[in-house]
This record gives sequence, structure tokens and C-alpha cells, in this order.
Amino acid sequence: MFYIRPMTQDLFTVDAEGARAPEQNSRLAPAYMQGLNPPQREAVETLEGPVLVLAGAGTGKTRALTTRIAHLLMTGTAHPQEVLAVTFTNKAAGEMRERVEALIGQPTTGWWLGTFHSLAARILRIHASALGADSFNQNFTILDDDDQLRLLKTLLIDNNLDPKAHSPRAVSNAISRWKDRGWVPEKVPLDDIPSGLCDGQLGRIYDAYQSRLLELNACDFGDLLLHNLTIFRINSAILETYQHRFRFILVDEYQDTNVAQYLWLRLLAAKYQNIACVGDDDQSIYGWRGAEVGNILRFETDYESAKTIRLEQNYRSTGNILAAASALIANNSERLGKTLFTDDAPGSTLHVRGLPDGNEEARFITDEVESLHRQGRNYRDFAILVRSSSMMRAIEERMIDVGLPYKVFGGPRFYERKEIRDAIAYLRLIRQPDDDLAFERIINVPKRGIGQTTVAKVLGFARMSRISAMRAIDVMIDTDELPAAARKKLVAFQQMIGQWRELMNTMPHTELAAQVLEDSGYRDMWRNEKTPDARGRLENLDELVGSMGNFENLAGFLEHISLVLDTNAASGGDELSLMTLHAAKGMEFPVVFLPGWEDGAFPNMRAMTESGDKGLEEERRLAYVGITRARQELYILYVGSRFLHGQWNYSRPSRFVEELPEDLLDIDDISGASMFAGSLSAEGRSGGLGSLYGVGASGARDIGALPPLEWADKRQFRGQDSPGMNRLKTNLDTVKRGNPPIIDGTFDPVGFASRDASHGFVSGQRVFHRKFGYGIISAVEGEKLVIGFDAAGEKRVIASFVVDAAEAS
DNA sequence: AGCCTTTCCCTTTTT
DNA sequence: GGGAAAGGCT
Repeated sequence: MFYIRPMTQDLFTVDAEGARAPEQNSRLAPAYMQGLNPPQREAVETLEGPVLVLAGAGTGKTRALTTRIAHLLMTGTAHPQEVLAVTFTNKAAGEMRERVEALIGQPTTGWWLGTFHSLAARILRIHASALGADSFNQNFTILDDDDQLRLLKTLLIDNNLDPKAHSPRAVSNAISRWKDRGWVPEKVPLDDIPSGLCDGQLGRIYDAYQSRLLELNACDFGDLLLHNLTIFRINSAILETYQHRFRFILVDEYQDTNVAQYLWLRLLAAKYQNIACVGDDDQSIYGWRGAEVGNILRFETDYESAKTIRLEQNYRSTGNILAAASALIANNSERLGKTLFTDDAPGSTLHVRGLPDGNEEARFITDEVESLHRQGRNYRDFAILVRSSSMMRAIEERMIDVGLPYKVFGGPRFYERKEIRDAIAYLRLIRQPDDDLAFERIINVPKRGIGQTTVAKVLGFARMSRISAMRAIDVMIDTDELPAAARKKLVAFQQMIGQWRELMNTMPHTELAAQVLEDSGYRDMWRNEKTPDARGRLENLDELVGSMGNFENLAGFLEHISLVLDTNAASGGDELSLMTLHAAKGMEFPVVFLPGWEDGAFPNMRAMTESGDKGLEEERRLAYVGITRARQELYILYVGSRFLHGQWNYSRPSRFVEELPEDLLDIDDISGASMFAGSLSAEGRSGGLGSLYGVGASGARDIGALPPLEWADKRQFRGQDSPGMNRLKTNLDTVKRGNPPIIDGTFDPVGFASRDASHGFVSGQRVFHRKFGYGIISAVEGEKLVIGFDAAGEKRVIASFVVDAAEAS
């Protein structure tokens, strides 16, 4: 039996006097329940059955959820290992963990409490082999964005498609979107074919990508959930195990679940239906990631005995802030509608400031922070929330200048630095030699004389024979396909990795990492580099090795970096927070700055051109999220001109500013934007979109002259359909017939490429080889052939490099 | 092969 | 502005 129910959790047995019975714990209930209002209490105390908590911003929904977990445990209704608590982001998961620990006074290590992706990865690690793919096993690598793009690019080239004409990025987006929708493309699918690829081509790329991932023992983010679904569907025993195990399921931010996540939850909750979801349709900001607000609406039909509880009393923000947020969101047409109220005083007005440019905006923020800090605020009381991370730089630079302590969430990340990624690639390859993306990254870094040509040959052969590069080397070093010098170097590389691989089992992982970086010459490479940032890179490597100490083993560390791309989450110093609006979901701060409220930037022009009114409404919800993060003071900022992408752009205030009730605001506009707005009214405004790109300083671009959308021109092709595309269409039909997007038997599990190695060559056959010319096969050893060539003499070559002499032109 | 310079392209949000 | 790729030079 693969699953042994761990009974090591000591929640009920920590008492010094011996085992503490659940009944005794229940007497503690009043303490942690104190201060809850009646609906919150109801949400906590409805221990069994499906519960949907529709809760507005700042109504204490996460508190209700965590208290519910505590209550489940304290009343003895649930054992810790029977609880599955799911959040969207790592930060939310960490926060939930903290709160639960505070409530029950116990560590929650090992509990099933985390993000969708981390929990799905955990299950997939246990059951990877149940997927049925030859090479896919528990050591699988989780690919990130960059790996995915590089892989797609090579696959495009293999399929004779030009990566310039058919951007790997667009293909990647399309694939991710399908996956987010659980392969049930309700809205986008057939129109969502990027840049002139006909659907047959895209389907082929998709299939090639998917089977390549399995050959490399790798999966992408979307696969984590999808493979779970596949396993659950083809192996009901596994599904039942988990249905039985997770008797209590809790979900935060339910409005942001996509179809794949929805299906995953539904399958798991099917048996006991003890599922409690908390969400707010007004805070749905992940539509672009496939989030379905409809999942909230569907809850009551999915679970017949569902109980819906509304939390409408806001405990977070002042009256003015709440009123402004409510007025803004009232402009959205698609909403369930909630009326939030607060008993708090109105508080300050909202501070709206128009400033000349981005530097002045940054200066205003730091000045204001310092002045409030002098009045007794801590730095950690402040948050600066931006629409896009590119807006962070100016603010960051300013804060460095004046020496304010700050922390960036979701900006350029530690793990995305080149040296860190290289170091991790070494470790990935040592742990999982089939990881070609890691291989490609470090095969010649530092330089070891294995050039582009050699690497291209190895990788090309690997893809052709549907094996990984390291395995391809095994084959190729026995043959004459590569020059002797190259073979020698490849062998040396392989042996180097092999030695470390052996050390992996005996040596602590931090020591191994240090040794790998030293022995590989990677550290020396940076030591010898004279650029100013080389020293910093070496320090980063030290930091990486140091941070590995926080993990039990190499596997745990690698899992962490692929799922939790956030190093400084745990620093609790007195620092102000700088992050995107998306990253701020679920958080609150006494003082919030919202810079960059300019039309075109926010609401973001792309969001609107791509998704029209729906896009605008999502942007408005984002604004709503931003405003409702603030407890006491709120600053909304816009500038008259901003330096973006190497060019000055003139702008006018966001339409969202106009949607705020004027009597709640104190406005001070020195942006000069109104002047431009006036001059723009003829052309810019009539365009209906913002003027962010309207008039460049150099008179560069005009709204009407924007480049045509790349996504136009989609379906004039009728290429032959691939299995992947057929699958899509089948599912599309299912949905069109009015069926809910459920997994059913009609929908195939991931398709696998069969590994048919038989080539059909026989001894005595006359063949042609591109490099060695014509010859006669003297022996066949699996896929290797020994051939006596007319000109080159006897050589060992690989069957796939050879064609029958008659077929050679 | 390797190194330096130029050119081109992108540029929302994230697990 | 910034990164990747292509081109050009040693």
C-alpha cells in the first residue's frame, strides 16, 4: 500500500500530562472564537457539508477560514491529516499556516496546506508512475517559463516553423491557457491560435511538446494539475484514497480558481462534500489565467446541500476608503452585488495627487513616507502597489537613494538571475539526468570546448530518437557520428555529472552544491571575469548554497525553487512593501500608495484591446483590490508624463480616478496632464483608449497608428488536425452542448509517443550516410550500425542517420 | 572559436 | 531600457 496514514502529528498528544482528548480541546473553543460576528461564526461552526462564504474585501474571510480549521481540529471533528487547505499564492499559504499555528499553538509541518500547485505536485510525486508514461517518474522536473520557451522554440524549428514568425511566447500562452481551462476550452480555443499558425500546426507543436516533456521526465505548471486529473480518472483507487483522506477541504480565494483547479477540487470533494470555499467575485483578477468567476455561481448547483454565508461587514478600512471602493466597483455590470458596511469612522479623505513625471511621483512617495514615519508610523505600515512590475524600478531607485528599507515582492527574482539558474541547472541535471533544459544551459558553461555544433547534433539526435541528451550521448560516444575530440569531452562531462550523482547519496546537499560549483569551474569562471557585477554573482552563489541549508535534501530544495519563487518572503524586518496589485491580494496595510493611475497603463491598454469590456471590468476589480488593501490612508497617484521603454509618454489620469466620488477626495494636480488632455481631446480621446502611447515627445506614435494586433487573422487555414487539436474540439463540442466542463470518459489522457526504435536495416544492405557516403552494413547492434563505407572505411553510426542507398538522391 | 558591437524586438498581471 | 541574436573582427 503506497499510502500509510501518518499518525505522527502530535496535535492531540502534546500535553505534558499525556494525551489530550479532543473533548478537552473543545473547551478552548470560546477563546479562538472570540470576536467573530454571527455570520463568521456560522462559517466556522458549520463543520460539515458544503459551505460557500461570499465575502467582501476586509470582512475577515481568511480569518473565518483559519478559525474553521482550528475549530475542526479542536472539536476533534478532523484529524490534521484529513484537512486539505488550498490557497492561490505562496504568501497566502504562509499566512494561513501562521494563523492556524497561532490559533492551535502547534506547528503545522507536513499538513496538506498550501497552494494548488504545491499540493498537486506533492500528490504527483507520489503517483507519477501511475500516469503510464515510460520515463515519467517521481523525480520529474517542473519546468519554468524560460525552459518552456526554449523547448518550444526548438520544437518549432524541428517542425520547420520559424520562431520569429510564430513566436514561442504566443504558442506558450495558448498552451498554458488550454491547460488552465483543463483542456476544456470554453471561451478562447479555436480563436486563440497565435500569429498565423494554422490549427493543425499548433496541434502538432502541442503534441510534440507534450510528449517531449514526458521523455524528459518533466512537466510544466499546468501539467501538475492536469496530470493529477488524469491519474484520478484512469485510476479510481488512487482517487478514492484521496477522497477518503481529505474529508475536509477548505479553499481560499475561490473566485480565482481556473477550470483545472475547479475539477481537481470537485473530484476530491465528491465523496464527503465537506468543502468550504471563500471568495469574492469583485476581487476576481485572474481571468487572464483562466479563472472562472462562474465557479462561485456554480457552487450551489454542484453541491445540493450547499449553505451560502455572506460576510458584509468590513473591519479593515475607514468609511471613506470603503465608500470610494464601493462607488468604483459599482461601475461593473457583471457582479453578484454585495453591500459592504463598516462601523468605522469616515477617516481621512483619499489623497489624489497628479505629478509631473515618474521621478516626482517616486519622490512624493518617499517624502510622504518619511514624514509619516516621523509621526510614528513604522515602515512596515506602508505598501506601494503598482500595476506592472516595470513601474517598480523608478520607485526602487528612489528608495535606495534616500535609504528607505523596502522589500520587493514579485519583482526581478533571486532565482531568475543567470548565475543562480546555472547553478541550479547543475543540480537539476545531477538529480535528473534527463533534464535537457538544464543540460543545454550548462553543457558549455563554463567553456569546456563543447561548441554549438556538437550540442546541436546531440540535442537533434536526442529529439529524433525521443530520448534525453544524456542518453543520446551514451549512444553517440560509441559511434563515429561525432569527431573523436568532441566525444572525449562529452564523456568527460558525463563522468563529471556521474561522479556528483554518486556523491548525492552520501554527501549533504549543501556540501555537494559547493563542491559542484568549485569542481565544475563555474566559480572560477566568475572569478576570472572582470565585469563589475562578477563579485555580486559570486556572493549570490554563496547565498544560494547557504539557503539550501534550510531544506532537508536536494529534492526538497529543487521543489521549493520551482514552486516558490520567492526568497525573501520570511524577512520580518521593518520595511515597506513594494509589489504588484496582483501580488497584494489578500493583504492589508495601514497606508497604501497606488502610483501609475494613468489611462493606458491602468486600466492597461492591452487588457482592454484584448478583452474589451471584460478586460476593463477586470482592471476595475484590480483597482478595487488596490483601494481595499488600505486601512487608514490611501494615496492615488498619476503623472503627466512617464519614461517608459526608452521613450517619454504623455498621459492623462485613469478613468478610474473620475469614477471616485469627488467628495471623498482631496485632489492636488500639478501633473500638467489636463493641458495634454485638452489638446488630446480631438484625436486621443476620440480613440476611446488612453493616450499613454498617444503622443510621443518625438511625435512618434499616434493612437490610430498602433500596429495591428498580432492575434488577428486566425482561422483561414484548414490544416490536418492532430490528436491534440481533435481533443480540443471534442471538448469544445461537449461544452457547447450545454454540459458543464466536467472531465468525462471522452477526454483522453495525455497522449504518449510510442518509442518504436525498430529501423528495419539489415546486414548486407547498401545505405547512404550524409557524412561518410555509401557503404554496406556489416553488423546491426540495436540502433547502431557497423558499416563498411566505400570511401571512409568501417564506421559505427546511428541508424537514424542513414537511409537506404536507393532512397538517397 | 571567441569576443565585441550592432541591431532588433518586446514591453501586464503569476503558479 | 534591456535582453537576445546576428554580424563582424581578431
